[in-house]
Amino acid sequence: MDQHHALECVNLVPIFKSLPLIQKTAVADLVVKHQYPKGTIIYLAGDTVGHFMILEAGQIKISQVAANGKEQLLKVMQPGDFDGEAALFNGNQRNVTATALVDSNVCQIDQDAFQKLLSRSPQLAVNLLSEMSQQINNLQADKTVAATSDVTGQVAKYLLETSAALHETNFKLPLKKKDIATYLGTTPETISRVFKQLTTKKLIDTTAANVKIRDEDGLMELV
Amino acid sequence: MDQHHALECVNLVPIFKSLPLIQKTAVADLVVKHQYPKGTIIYLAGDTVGHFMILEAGQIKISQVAANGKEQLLKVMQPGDFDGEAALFNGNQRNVTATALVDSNVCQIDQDAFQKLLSRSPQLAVNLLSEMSQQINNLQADKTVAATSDVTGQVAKYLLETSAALHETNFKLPLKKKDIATYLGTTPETISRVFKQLTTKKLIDTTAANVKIRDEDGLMELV
DNA sequence: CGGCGTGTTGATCCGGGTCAACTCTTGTGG
DNA sequence: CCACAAGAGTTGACCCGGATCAACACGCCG
Repeated sequence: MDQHHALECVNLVPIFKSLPLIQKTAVADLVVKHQYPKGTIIYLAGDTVGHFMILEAGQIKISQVAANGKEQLLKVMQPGDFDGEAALFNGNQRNVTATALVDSNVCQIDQDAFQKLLSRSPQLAVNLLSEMSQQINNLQADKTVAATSDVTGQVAKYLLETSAALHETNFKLPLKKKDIATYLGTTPETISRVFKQLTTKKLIDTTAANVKIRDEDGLMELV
Repeated sequence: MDQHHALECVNLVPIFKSLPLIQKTAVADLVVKHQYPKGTIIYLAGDTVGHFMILEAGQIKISQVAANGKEQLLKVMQPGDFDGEAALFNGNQRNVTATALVDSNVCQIDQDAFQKLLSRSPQLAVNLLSEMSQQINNLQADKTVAATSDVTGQVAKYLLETSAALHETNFKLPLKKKDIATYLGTTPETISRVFKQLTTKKLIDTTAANVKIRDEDGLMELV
């Protein structure tokens, strides 16, 4: 019935987009749409895996809770992002928690159906491998930066990456500073001080949640 | 000619091992063997990607150098481990450096051949996806622990994981303490102090490079 | 207009990095 | 097989980045 809309959802995602139309339609047939109001917990770490999830509209927080109760923000999904791939092949347990930050529409594909699809479409499997490679590279780079540079460097890296992702040097922060702190494993106070310091050094300008990068090379040297 | 040996190499690796014999033989046909003496740099970050690599014998260090010159140890490959998958799909550039820590034998598969193989064998692709999922999960867990607990917690996690990997509660550390420090993003001095403190708390016993875990639960509480 | 979440700023404290001296291993050559 | 050098590990003293605690300044929503 909403075949049409499902295809739109599939087209949002790079790993599906490059597939031949016939395969895209096959994917779209597997899609079930869901809506989650702001604040909904979509799944919890420990849940048995259910499905591969594409975010069509909204924002979803992916996080992990450490043994000591502290929350670690792993990423904030934007429309077109997907999640669930890492859990699909592992012990069938979710290891992260997904929460809708605002009202969100997602397209879900049942895990068994998705796995069958993968076995039939080498192209899709290769696309997914490519995407996961990228994730591994990013996580490794994060690890290196976290271990070798100070908070200023991590904030600089975050600003450069955000700017690159948005294709803007003058942009509105997609996350609250509080969340940036959780993402980088630091505190809001420190974020506030670092922003101030970067502004003093004329590397950025900030007004409320807006940031303008004034000296990209300068920031890169801090990483 | 060394078809026989190549197959042995292929059988070392879980993602290949479960393939039907015919496919394993196909993989083995693509294998080229190399030997690297201790200290050899097998490839450097920035090199164009060449091949997928399986370690048959020896030890290979995978690391990244941060902008400030500090080295981050990402993993130390043991026989049966493989590497190169993450680079194969990304910009064709290695982002890490591989160094032979001791004389090492590796089996290499040319990247083009490997990609073709993947397109033809969905089973292999799925196996590789599974392996990469695991890596992503581990990296995320590392990130969470790094951001939320102190060095003592990280050392505890490292000891528990090492013990689990070796299936022993009484084992010889596979890495020098200096390298454990680089791996965890800390210093040898701190590692030394943490080991001492864990010993005092009767959570472990240590003699030279040997560690005996005395209180697994106690260690888990520190993570 | 009042209240609550977010952000800022200051004061204080502590984990762990750095520097330095020393000891213990390990490996190499005579 | 020993001797000695070079690296690995340990211990202590010191210091600094950033977490914590606390008070205060803004929005924004009901």
